[in-house]
Amino acid sequence: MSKRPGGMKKRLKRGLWSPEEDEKLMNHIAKYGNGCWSSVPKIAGLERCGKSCRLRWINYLRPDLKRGAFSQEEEDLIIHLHSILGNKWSQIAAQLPGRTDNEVKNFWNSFIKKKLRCSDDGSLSSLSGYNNNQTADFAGYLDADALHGGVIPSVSSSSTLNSMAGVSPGGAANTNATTDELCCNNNPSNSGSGFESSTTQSSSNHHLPWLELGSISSCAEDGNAAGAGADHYGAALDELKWSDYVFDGGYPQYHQQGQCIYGDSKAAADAAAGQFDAHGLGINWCLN
DNA sequence: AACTATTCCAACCGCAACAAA
DNA sequence: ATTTGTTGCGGTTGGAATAGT
Repeated sequence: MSKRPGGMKKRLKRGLWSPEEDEKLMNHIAKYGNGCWSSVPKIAGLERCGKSCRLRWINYLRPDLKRGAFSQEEEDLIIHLHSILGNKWSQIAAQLPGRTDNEVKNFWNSFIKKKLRCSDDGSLSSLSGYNNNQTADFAGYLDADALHGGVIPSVSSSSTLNSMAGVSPGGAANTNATTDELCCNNNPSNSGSGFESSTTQSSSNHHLPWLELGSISSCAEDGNAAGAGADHYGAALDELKWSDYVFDGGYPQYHQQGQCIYGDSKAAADAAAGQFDAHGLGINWCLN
């Protein structure tokens, strides 16, 4: 496909990006936008393929990226969306402002590993609520949503952004059981093996109905929890109405929590913001 | 302190879909 | 209609960081 003019094979650099390369790419996008990636390396003076440049921008340099650990709300939403969408990381990430598909995917993979460690025999059985029969689950959950008159999440719709953002800490804080309580984390110090909720916000009490999912419960020290959890899952979904989270005023919270890798470097943010609308996110999470 | 194992994340790869020629 | 080039996505890997012994 990608033949080089003149047949000259230019050795492209691979591996981690240096700060200088990042700067070149940032400068290029600030100047020209992120239109044609194949031409970016040449114009920007980078010895990378366009694909690599694009990935670097999307996964790391975008000014709207929210760095750091996933919040409890994000974690919960990923779990829920994955139960609906399966491994559609880009679609899941689209519901998480400031997060990339790669980030979500990595989170999920480590999450799965934790689940496996939690299960006694290391089998996948405890994951049945998520990975098995996804097609059937998908249809079933959509139907459930429809029956409840809820808003079926559409990946591209702006309302889903709002709905996601509407999962506000305040709105969800009333759920009694926390992930930690459900998941082998009865010891506050979390010194035991097994599931840890997100590494940095374990003290959060912000939880949602779908937390009481089977596989999560399977981590509980109580051996009966796994079986009960499967039932919980369906029940929790019955409780869920997307419309409950739409236009809930949750957006500002995410806005405030948003972090920018460039910190207060408004110049960098200004330079790139407004030139892209990656993943349908027209919001610059950095500018604040 | 040194070594080993594990975890996490950034980046790469291959493929499919789409657009332009 | 076909070919060629580009973009986007999901799976996988490599290696740095961290934890454990």
